Amino acid sequence: MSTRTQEHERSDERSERAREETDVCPECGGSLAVDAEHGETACTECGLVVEEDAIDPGPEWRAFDAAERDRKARVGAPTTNMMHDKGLSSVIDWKNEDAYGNSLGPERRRRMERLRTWDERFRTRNHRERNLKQALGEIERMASALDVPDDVRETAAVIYRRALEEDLLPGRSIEGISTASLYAAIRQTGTPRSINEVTSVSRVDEQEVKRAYRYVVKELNLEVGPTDPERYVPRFAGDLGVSSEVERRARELLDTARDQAVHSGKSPIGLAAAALYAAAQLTNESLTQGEVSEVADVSEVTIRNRYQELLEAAERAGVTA
DNA sequence: ATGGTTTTTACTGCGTC
DNA sequence: GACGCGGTAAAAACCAT
Repeated sequence: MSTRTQEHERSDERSERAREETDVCPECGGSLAVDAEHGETACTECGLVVEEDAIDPGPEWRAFDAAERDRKARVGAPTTNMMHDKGLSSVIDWKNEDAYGNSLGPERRRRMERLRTWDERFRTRNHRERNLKQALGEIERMASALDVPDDVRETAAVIYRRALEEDLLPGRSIEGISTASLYAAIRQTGTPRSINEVTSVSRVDEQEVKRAYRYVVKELNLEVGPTDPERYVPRFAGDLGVSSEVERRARELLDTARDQAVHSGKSPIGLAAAALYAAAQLTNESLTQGEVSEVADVSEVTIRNRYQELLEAAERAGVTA
């Protein structure tokens, strides 16, 4: 997916640039023409080559709708930020065998040794790539443990790359920044995972995760808003085993609460937990504060405070509506 | 660092099963 | 008596300044 959009952007840029600056020869004022065979733009008068390699790297075919594009686009692994080289490199096998499994003669063997050496040098040439390799592995591990969707992993990888490019790493641990990147991605995508959950799968302690997170957000000017409480509802509801009716009403409560700005400053998790508790009360479904507190990982006191507010807000809305 | 806000911890009293 | 619930006070954590 990303491959295709990137390619389109690039080809658009190219053709635009070509259109803009190639009408008149800067040397003699004669007209310019594109020599398609050599990919050059040259003056018809004096022969001056204005632009070399003006070959459009975009697709050589045209498509007039999405289905046709899908048919014409050629296959291949999409590049991904989750692999340190975007998944583009191939690897030379370590075995001294050819593709058919026959063992190699001594001279071929030596050549293979050298190829391997260079291959290795190329792939993990410097600190950065090795660093990236480890970090992305770490992100992938944590993301799997947390069961977050792919777009979150991709976002985390992008954030980490930026952190690396902006030299945010020196002095901090790879694990710390990896975890921070993942959590930042979670926040940016509004994925319902608390910082506690993230730290629980990280190799570094809570303190460092938080410090690294603040640092990364600040230095990269990341924009992170609070997560929508409703996004926690399905998960908590599932863990609690409540009816879908309760889940629905919990959502309603959160909606009306948001309309009345009861939201701001309060933790989304506490809100979601309280909404479920309140909804269960309204539906006469048995659900204790203790149970909710358990699955949502918030104190019962918080649930008490929040659910009162939610019910008040609902009442106000109910009266006026 | 500081101050304001929110959450947590710990404790208490009340009603019910 | 244990349990669920509600309230309170003080400590801790959080956030913007």
